[in-house]
Amino acid sequence: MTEAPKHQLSQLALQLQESGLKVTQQRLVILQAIKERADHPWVEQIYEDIVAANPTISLATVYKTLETLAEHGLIKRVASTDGQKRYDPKVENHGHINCLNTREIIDYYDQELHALIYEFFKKKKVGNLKIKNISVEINADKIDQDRAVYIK
Amino acid sequence: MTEAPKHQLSQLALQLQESGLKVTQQRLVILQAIKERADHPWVEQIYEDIVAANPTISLATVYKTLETLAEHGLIKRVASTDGQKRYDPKVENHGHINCLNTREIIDYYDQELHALIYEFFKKKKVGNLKIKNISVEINADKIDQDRAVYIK
DNA sequence: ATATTTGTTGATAATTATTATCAATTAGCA
DNA sequence: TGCTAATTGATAATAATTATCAACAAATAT
Repeated sequence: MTEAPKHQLSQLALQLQESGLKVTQQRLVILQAIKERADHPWVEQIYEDIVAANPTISLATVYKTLETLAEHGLIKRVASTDGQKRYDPKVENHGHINCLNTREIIDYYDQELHALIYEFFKKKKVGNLKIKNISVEINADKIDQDRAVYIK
Repeated sequence: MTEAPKHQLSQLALQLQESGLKVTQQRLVILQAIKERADHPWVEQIYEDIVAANPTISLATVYKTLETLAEHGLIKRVASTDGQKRYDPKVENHGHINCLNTREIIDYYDQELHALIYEFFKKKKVGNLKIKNISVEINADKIDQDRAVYIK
């Protein structure tokens, strides 16, 4: 397995350790790969990111590892309409813009909106439910597929 | 194909027609089946709902038809974290509570919250995006899997 | 009404996505 | 170091989805 520079990995190794996970090369490589992305990859994409530098890594390991990382809160599973498992490297609470015509999922976070919604739910009574997070999901079509999207 | 009573189907037939879709027995049966549900089924579930009364219907037809109905706005695709295509019979804007430990997706709608969010986005500048709907998604674990959930 | 056209369906093969299996390997620890 | 239990890689099995295409049925023209 290809060794990445110690100073880059130690932070990730620490995160694994703190989550009670064994620190393996595969986990480090996969965790690093997904954390480097700014999007919401599916399993195959992470596999392709790493397979050249780590040719012996197994696709099954990528499947299992991403699921393990999500279970331990180092990454998140993200809801998608395309019927494929997708993961989110950002664990902080944030919303998504789901482009229905492309398969893009774009992060969206607004402090004011967040406060508004949390204030709203603070007043609510919730039964039989342990809320993990609340997010605003925007479904939309991207008009020009080559141009970027913004909300400001 | 089993014929359903005319007075029950005419409304659905009309909906198909207005969407520019040919009115076929299969589409009527599938549309009726999903509209009768209060949850967010995946394809196989709809197939099982109808196969007894319609033994010659093909699973592939159910796949294609649900996708067609969603494309034409008669039902919706719903984002899920379980990596499977799921559909929503309710097309009106509403939010979801995603139970991460069970696979349930529970509808959630609050008029006041809805107004709050739409008011918020009315003030925003949105570029390169045609917003279809905005929904609040709550991720949670159901504490007692057999008991119902409430937010009030 | 009947024929024609065009889109839809059913059966099933092909493909893609995901999970299971299990022997070999490796991390963490005595 | 050596032991133990968890992880990994290779691959088989399964599940989910899509593609293919001849037969069929709905809408439209005749």
